[in-house]
Amino acid sequence: MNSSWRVKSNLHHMSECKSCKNLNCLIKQNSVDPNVFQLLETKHTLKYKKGQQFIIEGTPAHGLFFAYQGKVKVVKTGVENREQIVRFAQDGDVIGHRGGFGSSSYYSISAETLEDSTLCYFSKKDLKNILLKNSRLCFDFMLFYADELSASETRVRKLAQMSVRERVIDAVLLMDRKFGSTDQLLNINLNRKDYADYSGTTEEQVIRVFSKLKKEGLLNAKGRRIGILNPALLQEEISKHILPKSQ
Amino acid sequence: MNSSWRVKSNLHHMSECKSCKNLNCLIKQNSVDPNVFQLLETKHTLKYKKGQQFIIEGTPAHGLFFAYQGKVKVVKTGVENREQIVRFAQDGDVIGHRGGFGSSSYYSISAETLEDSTLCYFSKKDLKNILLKNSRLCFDFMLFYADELSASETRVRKLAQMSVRERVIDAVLLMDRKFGSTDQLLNINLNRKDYADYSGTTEEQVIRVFSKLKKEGLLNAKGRRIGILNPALLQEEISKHILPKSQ
DNA sequence: ACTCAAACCTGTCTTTTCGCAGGTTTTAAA
DNA sequence: TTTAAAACCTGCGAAAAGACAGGTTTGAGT
Repeated sequence: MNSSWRVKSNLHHMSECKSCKNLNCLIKQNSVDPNVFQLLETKHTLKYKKGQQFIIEGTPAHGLFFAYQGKVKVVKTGVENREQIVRFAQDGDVIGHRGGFGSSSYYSISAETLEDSTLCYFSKKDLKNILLKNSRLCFDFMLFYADELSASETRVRKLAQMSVRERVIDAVLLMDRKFGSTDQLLNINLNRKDYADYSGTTEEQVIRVFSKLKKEGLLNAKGRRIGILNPALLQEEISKHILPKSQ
Repeated sequence: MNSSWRVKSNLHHMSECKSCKNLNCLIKQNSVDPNVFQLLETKHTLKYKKGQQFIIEGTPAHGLFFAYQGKVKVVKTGVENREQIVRFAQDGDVIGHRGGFGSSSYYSISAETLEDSTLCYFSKKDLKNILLKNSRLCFDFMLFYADELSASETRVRKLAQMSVRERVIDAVLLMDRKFGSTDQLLNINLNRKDYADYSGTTEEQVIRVFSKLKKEGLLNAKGRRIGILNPALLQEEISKHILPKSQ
């Protein structure tokens, strides 16, 4: 069963949801409902080490993951050794897409941990059951996917219309929004290839943009430690692509 | 109320759903349910002429549209006079995204008819009501958005990794799949700018790719009438980007 | 059938992005 | 602390994509 250790959920794990700090988690938000509480018995908890791939694109989908604690990249496999990072997930986020449901579905993405992470897991059968019994939870899932869709379409536009430099800046600013910074250093450890795979360019281009930004005093990049020195100026540079009300 | 004529639904329109041929329509599929049947009373039917913009990005979302009959492009406004076509809709398709729900939401896209079209419309309030009462319909909506998300993420990858020529070929093949062809001519009337706005490039590039494909005997393009002469060869050319099980 | 604006097309030049090659630095494990 | 692999960096030439200018064709409305 991979090289992770898997723990069958029990009453202890049910109470984990009660004490869970991920208020943005869809399950957590609805866990007061007795029907949903019933679902929690079917939850599994899994731990993965940094760099482990726990969803593989194209394989039969058996269930849905939630990040309990950790950081994850979600990627679509591309041509040659290229891949496209479609988004990042952390505490509370859903991972696995449609993978959870449908009849004969396959995972449309791969997912890999960026650091040691703990994930919650529900089988598609259990989750479908509870969603059909609880329309509020189902509605929340629908809203979640609708919002993700909107975000993804914004990304389509940005990839099509922004220059390489702009896309890299956009990526760095996203990391700050999503994972935050401490002492002007991003709380996430990505290599240049990861930034490239997210921005839709090559490692070399990312390096070039980082170097230039460093010279301009906008970025602080010592090896893998990236720090944003002037978020306002960076934001300003890509502002023409950021429309109000649409991210 | 725009420059369209709007018709308050009545029993006649309710029966329209019964006789509607759009079997892929989410409402149609669930219209046997008495709760959903109740919703149909709140439906409006709207007719728009070719080229009319009926959803404007950034304005307050009041409801959700379904294409009853016609063709629509869904776009995200970009910088300068550029826009990004994120997808096309036709009979049975949902238009308006999350626009239908949520509390203080705004349309994240614009939508414009590509030919004279008839649309069905539901207010967000009515739709939310019925979705919370009918978990099966809600579940179907969720699946729909999950699938759209998966498709959108595939598009992210393609825009990031394909060349201009490949993206244009991909667009032409999509038109064939989505709208079909008769006598080797696509059943959709797009100008070169539209192809560019979908493929993430410029009008000139599209024209150049079309010219080249014409010389190679792969495409038939007389003005706006586009015909695919050798779908197999075109498909073959982009096949390395098309992974099994993930579109 | 006529007219004119919109759409289409092509050549040329500029800019951007990429790929490769070969180096240096960082990092993590022994 | 040593060491080796991974990651990072830079220069250079090639290729791809884009911008602009000006000409031709198409097609919708009269």
